[in-house]
Amino acid sequence: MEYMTTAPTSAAAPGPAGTDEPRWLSAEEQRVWRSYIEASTLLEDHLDRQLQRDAGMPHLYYSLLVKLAEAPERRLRMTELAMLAKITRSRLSHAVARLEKSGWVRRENCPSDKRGQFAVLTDEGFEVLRRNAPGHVEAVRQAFLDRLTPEQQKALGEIMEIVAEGLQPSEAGADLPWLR
Amino acid sequence: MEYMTTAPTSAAAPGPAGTDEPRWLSAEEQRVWRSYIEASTLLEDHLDRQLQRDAGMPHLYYSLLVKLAEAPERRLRMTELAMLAKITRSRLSHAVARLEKSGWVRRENCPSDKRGQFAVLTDEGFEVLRRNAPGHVEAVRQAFLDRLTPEQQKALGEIMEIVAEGLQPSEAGADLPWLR
DNA sequence: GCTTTTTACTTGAAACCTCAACCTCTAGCT
DNA sequence: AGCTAGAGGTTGAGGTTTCAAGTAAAAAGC
Repeated sequence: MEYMTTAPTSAAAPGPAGTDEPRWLSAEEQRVWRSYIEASTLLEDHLDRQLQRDAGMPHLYYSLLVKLAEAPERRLRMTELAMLAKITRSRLSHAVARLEKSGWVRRENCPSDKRGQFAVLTDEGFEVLRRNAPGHVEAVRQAFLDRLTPEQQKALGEIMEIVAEGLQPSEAGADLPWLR
Repeated sequence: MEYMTTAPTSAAAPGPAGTDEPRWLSAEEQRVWRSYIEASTLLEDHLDRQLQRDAGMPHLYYSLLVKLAEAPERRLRMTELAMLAKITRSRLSHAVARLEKSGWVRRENCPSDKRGQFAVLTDEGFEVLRRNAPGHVEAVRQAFLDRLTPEQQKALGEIMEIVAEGLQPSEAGADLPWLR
């Protein structure tokens, strides 16, 4: 049905043929995968629109500002920010360039490593966050959290943690020199 | 912690102040929301890369081909395809233009409605699908399904269905004239 | 029948993302 | 010290997405 996760033709019988037949998805597996993709598409779109309309930036950019706001001194090394946000350095570079143009972030050189750059949240950036946080939480609640029971929330959290774990660039994790 | 779903400053006490204080997320709610965003970001990226590398197109485009492959006659009206894929018509228009350029889809006029267009999967398009389906299922399994227990899969399916339901453009649903 | 409103779809520009190539600096050799 | 491999970050080109605006045909009003 979905995502060509079942045999392209309706040929292949379940039993493994001589050639090692791919492990196509069962009907239930497909249902799960399909709902996941649909919901995540819709949700991302929804929040992007909410924030674009209210705060003038896409969801990812907003989340970058948030991470800066939470960091000590409201500043983070580019690479660390990229890792926290789960995006590539390149994407972050472009994003910060835009946020800088909007006046919400400023770059600063790292004194201890001349290659390094800090992304620093400006006061203006913080203001944007303060103004939009209430609306955004409300959006997240009404589209997502408030629709789930506490048990469902708990289950989902565990599930997504497992998935994330499997996809991290292995990240031995401990070694982030900048964190003292 | 995440997504400015908690008070911007560490001010606000839990009790509702005189002005109706936003319902900030609790620690557990934040954990859930954060893992969801992280995992979904990583997963989307992962599959986009897998398909871009192997099939020469992003995940969404692949899924469009799949939906066409599953449709009767391997053809679908633009609007219906857009609804199935949960994307805007505009996005679909651009996407189909590209897929057409690659030779995987062809457009055809709808005889009964001169405004209408069909997107039709070409044989070439079907071939691409056949070649790449096994690799893609495997990717979906190893990044996602195979990491979850059957109970987790079931729970996730239910959860995502709830979320999706809340975000659909209400879609009374029954009325799709083209479906006879 | 004729106007008005909707529906179906496309378009172009601007924003965004990806990928590979690049530069600079650090750290680890020797 | 000098050399090299790798880390930190940016860049530009090309592909993708969004948003607002546009065309054309169908449906609904009158």
